[in-house]
Amino acid sequence: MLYKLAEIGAFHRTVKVSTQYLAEKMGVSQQTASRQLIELEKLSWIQRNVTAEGCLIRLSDSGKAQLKTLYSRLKIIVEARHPISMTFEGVVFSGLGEGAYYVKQDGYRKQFMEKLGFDPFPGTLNIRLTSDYDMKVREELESYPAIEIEGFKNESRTFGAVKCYPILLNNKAKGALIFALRTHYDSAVLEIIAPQFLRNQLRIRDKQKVKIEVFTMP
Amino acid sequence: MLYKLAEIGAFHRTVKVSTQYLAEKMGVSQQTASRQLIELEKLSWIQRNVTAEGCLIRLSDSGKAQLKTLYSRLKIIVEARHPISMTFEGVVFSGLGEGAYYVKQDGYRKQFMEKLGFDPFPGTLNIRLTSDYDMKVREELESYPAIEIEGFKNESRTFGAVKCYPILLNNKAKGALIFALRTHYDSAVLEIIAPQFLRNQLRIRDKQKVKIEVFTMP
DNA sequence: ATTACTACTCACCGAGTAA
DNA sequence: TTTACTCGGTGAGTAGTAA
Repeated sequence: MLYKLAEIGAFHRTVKVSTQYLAEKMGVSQQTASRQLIELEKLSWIQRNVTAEGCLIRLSDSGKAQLKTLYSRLKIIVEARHPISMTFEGVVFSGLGEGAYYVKQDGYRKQFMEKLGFDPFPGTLNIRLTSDYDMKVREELESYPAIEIEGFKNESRTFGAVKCYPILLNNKAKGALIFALRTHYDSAVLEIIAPQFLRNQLRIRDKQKVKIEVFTMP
Repeated sequence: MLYKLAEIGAFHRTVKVSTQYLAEKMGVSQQTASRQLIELEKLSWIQRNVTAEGCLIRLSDSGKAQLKTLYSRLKIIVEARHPISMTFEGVVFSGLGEGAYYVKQDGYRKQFMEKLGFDPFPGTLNIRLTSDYDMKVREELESYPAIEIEGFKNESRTFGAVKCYPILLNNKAKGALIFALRTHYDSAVLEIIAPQFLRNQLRIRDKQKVKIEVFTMP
């Protein structure tokens, strides 16, 4: 309805329309059109002046804001080349603690702080994907642009490059999914880092099901 | 609904969702979400596969087209600097026939053909605006970009520049509204030219009410 | 001609529930 | 756990009509 009004010009200017005309445009009765105008006015989405020859209608700022919001959201969806986010489900399990060893390396830590915006808790949360669907999605995810963490050397050895994606765990906790680039782990396993100790923060235990929403880069 | 599905990623990929989850996102019951998915599938706006753990949903090409259409239309409305069209109402009256004299001038005719895409019938349809509202809108219209017809000279005299706007008369007949730039006519009068003789084409007589939809330039 | 009120109806929504 | 059926109540849309 708001959209139809905008379409006939009420977005930019005051337009004079009869409720009958609007009703035809919208495929409803004149009475319904009239009532809807009254409702839009109550929401203060339009300014409305009733005259003998029709209604003078103009979208208010909040009415315009409604359409602009819808427009921006559609723009993100329609114009994006790839999904904005992807959701996984899996169960938590305990690894061998080697994740902690890598995360603690200053060569990685500095880049995490700079590129992810947080100092990771020294340890990773391991998640095993439960369905074929999730594994397929994971493979698809790998083809989308990520935050790149460069490899480095210290006195004793070389550390490989890593890809990260920002994530939201169980719709609450921020963190990042990390993929080691060289070593090819089991594709059913996700490794998560976060500023906090997630097992405490979200009271997660082994074998518990969790939801991971992964955000790709624009 | 289609929009909500797109928002969770079904625009670009197949997503797995439960009807319960969708229902919460949309603020309706699980049953309604389920039924709406079935309806969207019937419209072939989505592809739908029901599994034991939820539905695999992806927008079909026609579903995407729906959102893309809405997006493009909103884009025109939201991003336009000025109204796309303005509508007038007025009554037809007979002028002194001087309109025909000007329209017949080759200096104008050539430009009309080139810039409006039609060879005008030698005569103008005069319309008198009936309400203050229409006259205000007419004044506003003058500030929006128009098709410019240049002035010229022939052996005997000078002809001034003219502004045109494409129009639709009574939602049917194409034509153009013309404004002489120099001479300042009565601002309650509109002069229309068209490829056909409008009085015959639309069976218009003097004192009859007509609707003029004027399109501004982007 | 308008707008918009009061009644009324019917389609849509959701509770219950089966599979 | 899921999805999705039936069914009954309710609110959005419409007809009639006043102003």
